[in-house]
Amino acid sequence: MSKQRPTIADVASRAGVSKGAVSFALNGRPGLAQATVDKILAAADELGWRPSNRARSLSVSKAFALGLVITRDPDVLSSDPFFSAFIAGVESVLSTRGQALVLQVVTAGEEEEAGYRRLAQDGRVDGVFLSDLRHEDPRIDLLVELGMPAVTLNRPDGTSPFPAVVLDDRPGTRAVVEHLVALGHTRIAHVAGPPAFVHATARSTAFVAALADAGLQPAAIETGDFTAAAGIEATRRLLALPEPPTAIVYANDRMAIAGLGAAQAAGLTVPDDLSIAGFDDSELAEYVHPGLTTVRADPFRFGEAAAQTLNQVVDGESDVPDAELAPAELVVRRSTAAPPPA
Amino acid sequence: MSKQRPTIADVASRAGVSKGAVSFALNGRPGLAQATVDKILAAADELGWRPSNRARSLSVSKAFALGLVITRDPDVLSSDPFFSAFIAGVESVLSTRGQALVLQVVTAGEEEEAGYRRLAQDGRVDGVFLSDLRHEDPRIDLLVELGMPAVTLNRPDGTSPFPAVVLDDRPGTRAVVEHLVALGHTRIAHVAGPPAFVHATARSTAFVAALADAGLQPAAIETGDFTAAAGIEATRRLLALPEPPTAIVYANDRMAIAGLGAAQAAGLTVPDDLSIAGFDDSELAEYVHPGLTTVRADPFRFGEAAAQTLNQVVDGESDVPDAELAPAELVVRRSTAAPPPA
DNA sequence: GATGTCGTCTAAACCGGTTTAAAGCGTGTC
DNA sequence: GACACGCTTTAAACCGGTTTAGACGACATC
Repeated sequence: MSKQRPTIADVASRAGVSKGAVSFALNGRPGLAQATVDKILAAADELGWRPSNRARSLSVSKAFALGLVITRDPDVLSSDPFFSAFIAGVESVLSTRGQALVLQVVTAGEEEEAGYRRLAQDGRVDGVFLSDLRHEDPRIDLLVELGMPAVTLNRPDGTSPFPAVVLDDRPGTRAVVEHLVALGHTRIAHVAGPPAFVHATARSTAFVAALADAGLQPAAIETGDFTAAAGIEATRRLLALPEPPTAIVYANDRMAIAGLGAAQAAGLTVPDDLSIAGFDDSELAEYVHPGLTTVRADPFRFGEAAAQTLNQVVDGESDVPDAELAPAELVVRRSTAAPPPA
Repeated sequence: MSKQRPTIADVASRAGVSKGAVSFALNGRPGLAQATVDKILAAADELGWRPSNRARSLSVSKAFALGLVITRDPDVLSSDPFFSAFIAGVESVLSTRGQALVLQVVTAGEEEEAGYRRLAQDGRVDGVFLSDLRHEDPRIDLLVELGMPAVTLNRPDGTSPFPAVVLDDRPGTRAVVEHLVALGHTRIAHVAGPPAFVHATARSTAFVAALADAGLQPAAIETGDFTAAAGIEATRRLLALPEPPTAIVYANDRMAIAGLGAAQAAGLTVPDDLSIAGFDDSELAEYVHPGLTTVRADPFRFGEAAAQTLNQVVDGESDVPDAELAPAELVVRRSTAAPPPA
């Protein structure tokens, strides 16, 4: 009994045909008599033949894999909770197509570009997901230069040859603001993400716009970098204002949960003295005390849609349309309530 | 100007030698005159030649990639905070060797085995990391059957042909207990992880042993599944005991932070009424209120060591020794203090 | 009967490397 | 001058698929 796995040549000799015929049959190409096709498929089946990725990769010049580059700033793995589920969604698509997901973690800066270059030059992947989009994102031109197919997670601000998978953050942000306004808040502050990121500014402009629609102005806007440490700092600054806000809307849950801790450490009771809202609906949001009012997206679906869209591009379809997902929705928990009486 | 990247044949013709000679030179194999080697390397350099992974994969039957299968129970991505840094550590090694990391997310159960099978049969990877080791872990035999090299993250309980990368949790757990005992606690409870996991039971037996050394018995032991929801549930049960504990040691930070919320929701003040300790030193641990006393490991180093060790196995070295990392150490924050006066 | 056409199938080249058997060559020995 | 020997190099096979040019036979057409 041969331990080696059967090759296409084994199938050919068992079916009594040539290698070429086998290849045709297995790829469902026309030009073979039906009887021959059946015979070949039967032989392949009996032998338990499975295609060799490596050989296929070489001859068709494809990797049968997609790539995700994660930029790891000193200690931030992007928006953590997001990625776990996103990757699971991607995987759910790839596994049905025999593709693999290649992950690359790079530190921010120079190395980032090198990361994409490596992925491309090594021919590891057929396309990449572009996450944490930045304004005037240099990676778009880089990928064009490298001839690497891609999809952007959310819509870039400049022109882009790649389809975008978009999950509109704005309705969720708007809903948070409306919720707070309805509770009676008038001094609402925002802790934004780094302005370099498209989704960070999208959330903060939506915040400002929603407030304006209610005839209000932001009590203050602080900027953080999505880390817990930044959430603490920003919160302290807000609470130290002469007229501190009665509600704070954070651009992500991590900063919000840290902000919650900072407010409590400052002796405030949430939500009685201060309302707090996050964004992401990460696992802990539900379980901290008080439960965090936040905005829930569906990262798994996001991953699915991104993988499907990227594969369309990789498969050479032209004019692949953007994929739109259901917008993020408000989840009201205990961290928001009416403002304290003046 | 040819857009195609140069192949080994281009290098050969430019250097005026045969393909074989080029291959020898590039791989630093003996049997070529030094002058020839220099000539070839110069030619390769001028042409900007880079080896084709695909061709190399086919001819040497290696994937030049390592794999990580993450089992995703309904909603738990293993011990989240751990993986981000672990992967970064792995990557730091792989990037220097031109290897890639293939990630596969599977749902628990049947699909898990299929995940490893796919990785092996598709020839995607040369070895895998075995994480979240379970007692009598069936994956060890599976990998042996598949002939797939591996390293286990921490030591399995049965015999294993694979080297282990170990980061001893016990000293950290012991330190937590000693810390609480020194503060004066005598009724200390534990929220353990699922007993199926080796590291979960390692932590709980270390907990019991450390207590015993102090002449104490556990006030109670609850079992959770590492999720925040489980942390809440276990905490509620502990607080509902006729004689509730004055301190709770959790098997991970996620359960601890959720437990902290539960205790606060129950009207307790931490640490005055109840001390709480976690395990992992995840980012949020420092920033919740009060800051969480916990145990810090170094997942980045863990990833590095795991990658190095796995590569030794993949490279065919025999008797690769286990890699031992510095044990996890206690980080004392505000969530632990002397017990309330009886 | 010669020619053309269609449908089916094969042989061989190709993807870009690695590896093996053997050839070429200069030198030393007798 | 013939021979063996070691060092260097090459030609060709190989990894396992895909793809192209063309062979072959059956059949229709004139």
